[in-house]
Amino acid sequence: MVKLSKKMEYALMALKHFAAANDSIVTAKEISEKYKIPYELLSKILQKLKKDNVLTSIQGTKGGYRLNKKPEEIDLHFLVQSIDGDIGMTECQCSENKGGKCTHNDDCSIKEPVSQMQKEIEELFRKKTILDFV
Amino acid sequence: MVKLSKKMEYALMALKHFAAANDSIVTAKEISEKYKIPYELLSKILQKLKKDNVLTSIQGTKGGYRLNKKPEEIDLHFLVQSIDGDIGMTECQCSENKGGKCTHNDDCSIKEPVSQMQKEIEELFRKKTILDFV
DNA sequence: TCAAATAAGACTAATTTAGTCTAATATAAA
DNA sequence: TTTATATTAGACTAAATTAGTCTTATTTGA
Repeated sequence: MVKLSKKMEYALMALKHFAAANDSIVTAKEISEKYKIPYELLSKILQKLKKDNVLTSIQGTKGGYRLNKKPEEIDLHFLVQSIDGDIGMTECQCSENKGGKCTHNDDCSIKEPVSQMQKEIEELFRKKTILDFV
Repeated sequence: MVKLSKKMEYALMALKHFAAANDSIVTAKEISEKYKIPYELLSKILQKLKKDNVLTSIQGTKGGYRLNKKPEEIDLHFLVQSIDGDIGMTECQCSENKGGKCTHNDDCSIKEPVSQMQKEIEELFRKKTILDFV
């Protein structure tokens, strides 16, 4: 029904950690070891979060990552988009599917109610922030 | 983020059709052809719905399926459980995972907020019924 | 110069989801 | 009683998605 990807789980765990670390620099390795998250996978997640300005990074020795936003400014809808990409409830809802074409018959017309649900769930995700996880 | 499985899409399309058919008998073949849904796949979906008393079936020639509940009595949480099985947002939330053990460190503690979200989304799904799709 | 970190992308493995194939059973009607 | 048309059932295969690994480059403080 509704399932967070492992990546999202990892991102939430990491961001919770960053939020608790209170602006001090934390490395991917530390988080990877503490929560037993595969290092390379976590690295890529943190890199994405950096690209989307959720984190800032410092390269080289003594480097690492740090929060670039307040926990309450990081909402889950944004995170899901950043990490998993924008996924709609059905193909019809997908932003990739520009034409909005239904793979089935146009008669299917479950589009509107599904679209409505989609909105409600998005709203729910938008209201949740990292602050709710600290 | 939130994605309906194809099976759920098919189930919704079919149930909408049954609801519109107003107690007349409809065959799997008819629905399969009208909405271009693979016949065998649809058949199994309808069989599951029958097992869970959403539909009744009549075997043999002139057989088919018919709604066994009012559209407003068929909610989406029930449907998802019937068709996809009970899936939680993360492993921790899964009903299969009786112990509630986290695969990561117990420190991860994103459990509670995720569990809260899970409840909210379940509530949303429970409030939606086939009536919203007619 | 070296060690420890981020950055990036290709690749593989595992899991889940979707769809197919085969065969049995039921029943109305010719 | 045979036939055509349905549901029922379960094993199997294919496709797609997700998770994880491997390799290499770059940055930078000591």
